[in-house]
Order: sequence, then structure tokens, then C-alpha cells
Amino acid sequence: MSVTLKQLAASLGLSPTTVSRALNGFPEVNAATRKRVQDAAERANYRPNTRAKSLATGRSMAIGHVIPVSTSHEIVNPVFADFIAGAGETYSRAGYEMLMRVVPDADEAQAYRDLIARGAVDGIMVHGPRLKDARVDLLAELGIPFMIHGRTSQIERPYSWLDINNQRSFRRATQFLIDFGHRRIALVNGLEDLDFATRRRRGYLDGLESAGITPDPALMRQAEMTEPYGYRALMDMMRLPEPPTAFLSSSMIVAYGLRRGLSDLGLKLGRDVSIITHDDDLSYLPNDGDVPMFTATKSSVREAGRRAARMLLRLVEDPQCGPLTDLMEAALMVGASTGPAPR
Amino acid sequence: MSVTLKQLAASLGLSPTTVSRALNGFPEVNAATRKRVQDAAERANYRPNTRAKSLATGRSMAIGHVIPVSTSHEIVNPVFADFIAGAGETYSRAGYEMLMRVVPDADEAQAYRDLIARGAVDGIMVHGPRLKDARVDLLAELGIPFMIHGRTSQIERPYSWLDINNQRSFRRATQFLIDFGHRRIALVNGLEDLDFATRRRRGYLDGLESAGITPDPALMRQAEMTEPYGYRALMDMMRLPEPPTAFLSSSMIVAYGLRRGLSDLGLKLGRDVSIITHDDDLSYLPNDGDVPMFTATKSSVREAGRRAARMLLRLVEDPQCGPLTDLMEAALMVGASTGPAPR
DNA sequence: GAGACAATCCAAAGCGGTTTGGGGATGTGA
DNA sequence: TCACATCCCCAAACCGCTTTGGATTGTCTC
Repeated sequence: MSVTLKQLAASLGLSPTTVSRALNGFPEVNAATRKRVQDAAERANYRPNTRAKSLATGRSMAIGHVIPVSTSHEIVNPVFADFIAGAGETYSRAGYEMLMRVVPDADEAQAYRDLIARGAVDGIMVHGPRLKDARVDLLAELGIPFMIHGRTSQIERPYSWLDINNQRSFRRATQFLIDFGHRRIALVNGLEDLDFATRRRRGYLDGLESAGITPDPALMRQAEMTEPYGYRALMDMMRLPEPPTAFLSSSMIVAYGLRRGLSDLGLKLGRDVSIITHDDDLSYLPNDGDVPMFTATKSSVREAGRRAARMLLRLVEDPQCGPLTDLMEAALMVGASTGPAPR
Repeated sequence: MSVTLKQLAASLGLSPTTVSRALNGFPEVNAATRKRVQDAAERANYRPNTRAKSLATGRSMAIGHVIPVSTSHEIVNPVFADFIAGAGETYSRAGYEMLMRVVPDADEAQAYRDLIARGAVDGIMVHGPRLKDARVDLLAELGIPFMIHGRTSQIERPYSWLDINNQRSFRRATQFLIDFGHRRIALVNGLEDLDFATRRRRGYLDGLESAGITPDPALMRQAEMTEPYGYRALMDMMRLPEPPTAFLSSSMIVAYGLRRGLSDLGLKLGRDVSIITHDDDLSYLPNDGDVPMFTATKSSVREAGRRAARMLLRLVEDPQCGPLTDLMEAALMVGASTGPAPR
């Protein structure tokens, strides 16, 4: 068993009070005594018991993440993992723990209530917001600081969030393609009940509209973002009477699928058909080099995790300072997958 | 703020003792009283404060996961995320929390010490074991129950683990290819300082040896498992004087890269060149359908997470019951990516 | 030399639960 | 009627820490 404050105090012939104050940097303790205490603590590898400490201080020094698992939509995707990793870095550096609960999505609300009623966390990070996400109201009413990774369009109550400018970056990407002479541009999107996907579609539609192009429903798709989905989308659309000359993809993995489809059709990427994809900058899905393979709207989701965590901790330490918001811009990185529209 | 046991007791005109016993199912409480207490607790949405409870019971009801981040090797990969998700399901169902610490890999050992000295967790799950992993000795000496996802070959001290039979499945895959007449078989492996990758190579070498084939170093590679890595490996090897006719890949993503290489060379998968890949059965990297795209050694890493967590909880509840071990077999699923060796 | 004032240290009371060790009714058998 | 269980309930101690409110000693001022 680990050494306790009381034991440490006894071994030094001091009271627990003094030892506590010595270690926590209070002024009313003799410099020599403090040194003695610190050395002894070091030697004994003393660490204050988290539970006791947070019971006494009333702060749990932990942030909660609730991960719903469902049969339909999978939130445990690569993007999620990297975001968590980024947030986790920030938490540890600040001395906070990260608490994760994986629950069936029907129990999600209950999981939040439970976590809070038990006093297990000081703040909550919300993942994968929908168009109209009930969690905002729930958490606001429960009165706990929280941050949303993304936004939820159809909620009027103010809340703290960090998002990338999906609408603008997809608009920008669309215009980039239009400038290259593309008129038939396809959107291979993620599920549009998720807020980010809707924003991307909006950006895409904005881009088309500003060029006076009428959107074609046959060129828009939404689904879980997998490689086969990208492949299917490309094969289907290229079979249309008027196939697209360019594709906008919502993820690197979908872009892989698109690229495979092109290859199977004997078409050359960037010459016969252009692709722009969103790139979350995941280490195991690299898209770099002198000329990246894909032209991409790039934004590090890990960095997003770091920043969102920092904001949440600020919110925890001063609940009055909110609502905090951060809109990150995704950079358009030109790669080898885009070129002039063929004529 | 949440309601406390004391408040609940006062509102019922009972002592905290009785309320506690009523809620925790002790026998010495009148049935009518118990009902009254339960109803009141329900109505007040009472939950015992985790910190207070675990301080009193001496059990933290939490499992720790330490995630090292480094510039060189990235443990935050898709496989990791799904394992965590599986483990998390089991934890929540059993009333345990999952604690995650993301730390620079130089601080990893310190993070374990810290977590344990603070009494923050009852058990620890270890990820990504190396060939000779110092964490086994460390955790054994710290005297805390732990489970390893994978194994570490060069440690003699017994420990609890759950692994898939990497050696056998890669041997099996190799033999499958040999039975199809392949003699030049390439291995596109993960980093071989990780234990699982070494076992896969061993299985591959076993397979070759049992057929009397001398391994060719030019046909073996190891690296971080990315799509471009697979692509590069294929392109390089197909340029050899005697190119391989089949590839063994350590992950779906690498297999994507191999496939792209083939396609660029105008070769047909399953006819000109065969591929077998390991498939962790991730939802966003599907490999199914009537005839899966890839012949694969398949094993659900999420299920592995569930099982490993169950074992760890057993270990926590009865430290004497260990060491527990589980060797899962990966199924060889025949898909469209394998065929007779071309002559 | 007495009172004021720092400088140090400590006893004790929480934080919100669980658990030990009774204790007052009520019922039962001798 | 009395001794003795049984049934229910409670007071108080404890888990390991923080924090409030002194207590003690030494120094300085006038």
C-alpha cells in the first residue's frame, strides 16, 4: 500500500497539517521544514490520494467523455481517437484525469446524469453533435461546464464549442474546382444528421450557387465514411449520363475509395477527374510530401483536441468566463489530385 | 449541487447508516423502510459520491489506461481505439470507470507509478507491448492487477495477457498461399520491435520453412502501417528481378496501399498477384460481403477489448486468481484477393 | 519589561460515504 | 415473570486529505 500523509507526518514528527501545507506551497511554513518534508515525500514516493484530496477540496480534477456505441452509427472512428489523444495531452499536463464511459446510445443521457450526480467529473466534452443536439440543454440544466467538439445548428441556447469552419472550407474547395472549370462537382459526404456534414453540404451549395450552378441531387451522397462507400459513390456517379468531373470527399478514407474507383475505370486522378478531400491530419493516413497526393482542406483534429481541452479547463476553473468559442480555419493544401476540367 | 446521503437521511427522518444499508441491500433493514428509502433516492436522483464511496471502501472502481505519445511511433491508431471501445463497454456494464492518461513516452513509467500511488485505479491495461517490455516488471513490483493486450516474448515472469495467435494465423496464411503455388511471398509487416509484428514474422518464416522455401530479406519489410507504406513496398518489390507473386499484409490500411500499387502497375488482384491481410474487423474499414475483397486473417479487436477487460476485472476482484491468459484464434476468411500463382 | 506582531506549527472539524458496535423494542421459551 | 433472541435502527469512528482557528515562541518597539 502507498504511504499516506499521516504516516509521512508521523515519520517526520510533524502534524499532517504542516506536511500538507509544506507540500502545497503555503507560506506559513519554515523553509527548512519545507525542504525536509519535500525530501521525505520524494524519498517515500508520496502522492496524495486523489479521492481523499478531491473529497476534501470538492473538485474531482477529472473530465468526462461519454462515448455512445450503437449499431447504426459508429462514433469510435479514427477522428474521434485522435481528438481524444490531443485532449488527453492537455489534461495530463494540467493535472486532470480523463474519464471515459462507453455506453449504449440509449443510455447516453443517463450516463451524463450519473457522472455528474456522483461528482465524478468537473467538466464534460461532447462528441459528434447532431443538427439539433439535446445534450446542450441537458448539460446546461445539470449545471456543469462543457465543451462541444463541433456545433449544433438548431439550438438557440448559447454554449461553448470548438469547430472547424466546415462551411467555408467546403465552399472554398468548391470554388477552387469551379475556377478550374469544373461544373459537375459531386459531394461524397458523411451522414448529414451530424452537424459537420450539413455544414459541409451548405458550403458546397454556396460554392455552386455563387457560380450560378444548379446543384444536382444525383451528385450528392451521404453515408458512413468508409473506403467501399467512396468506391461505390464514384462508380455509380461516373455511370451517369453526365458524370461529374470532380469530387468533394469528407474524409481521407472515402478519398481512397474514390481513387480506387477511378483507377478501375482507367481514369487518371487530377487529369480526368479531380478530387478534394477533407484531411484530419491523422498520422496513419498521411497526405504529405513535396506534392501531397490529394488536394485537401486540412486541419489537425489532434490540435483541435488540445485546444478544446484547454478551453474546457478554463471553463472549469472559471465557469463565468464562458461561453467560449473557437472557429478553426482549415487550410486548402493543393496536391496532385486536382487539375483543369477536361473538355 | 447533488443530494448527499446525509440530506437524504434527514429528509426521511432516518440515520445515514440505515439509508446506506437500505440502498446497499443489507439484510438488517425493514422491508417497508427499504422501499421508502429507495423511492426517495429515486425521486431525489441520489447517487453516492464516487470519491467518498471509494475512499470509504478503499476501492477506486476505475481501470487505468496509459497512452504514450511519441514522435516516432504512434500508438493512437485505429486498432487501439476499437480495443478501448470494447474494453469500455465491459467496464461500464460492471460499474467501473475508465481512466485514460495521455503522456509523452518518456514519462510513461512515471505515469503508472503516479496513478497507483494516488490510488486512482484498481487495475491497469497495458497496450502495445514490445518484445521485451519493462512494464511487466514495473507493474508486478508495484503490486497492482494488470492485463496486457498482446504479449512480450522476452520476459520470463508470468503475467496475464490476451492475444491473438499471430504466429499461427500468419503461418496459416503463408501456407494457404504456398498451397496455391506461390513461392515468392512478401511480408509487409508492422514495426518489429512490437511483439505482435515479430510473432507474425515468425509465423511467416515457419510457413516458408515447412515448405522448404528459403526466406528472402528483400521480401520482408517493417514500418508504421500506413497506406503509402503499402504502396511503396509493393512498387519497390515488384521492381525486383524476381518479384513476389503474393503479399502478406499486417493491416487493412497497408493492404489498401498494396492494392493501389497493383492497380497502377495494371495488375489484377487475385489473379496476377495475391494478397492476404490481417483484418481487425473495424467498422469503418469493412471487408465483408458475399465474397470479401481481401482474403484475411480476421479477428475483432473490439471483442478482444471486451474479453481483456472482463479478465482484468476478475483479476481486480480476486488478485489470487491470476495469471489469466487467452489466446484468440484469427479466422482465415477467403476473399477475392487470392488465387493460384501465375506461371 | 510589557504589549504588539510575525513566524511556525498543530488540533480538530469537515468532505460524503461505509462499517463497527451497540441499544431499544418486540417476541419467545422456560 | 424473566432471560434471551430477533429485528431495526443509530451513534460514532474511519477512509486520507484540506482548512479553519488557535497556540506557542521569538523579536521588536517604546
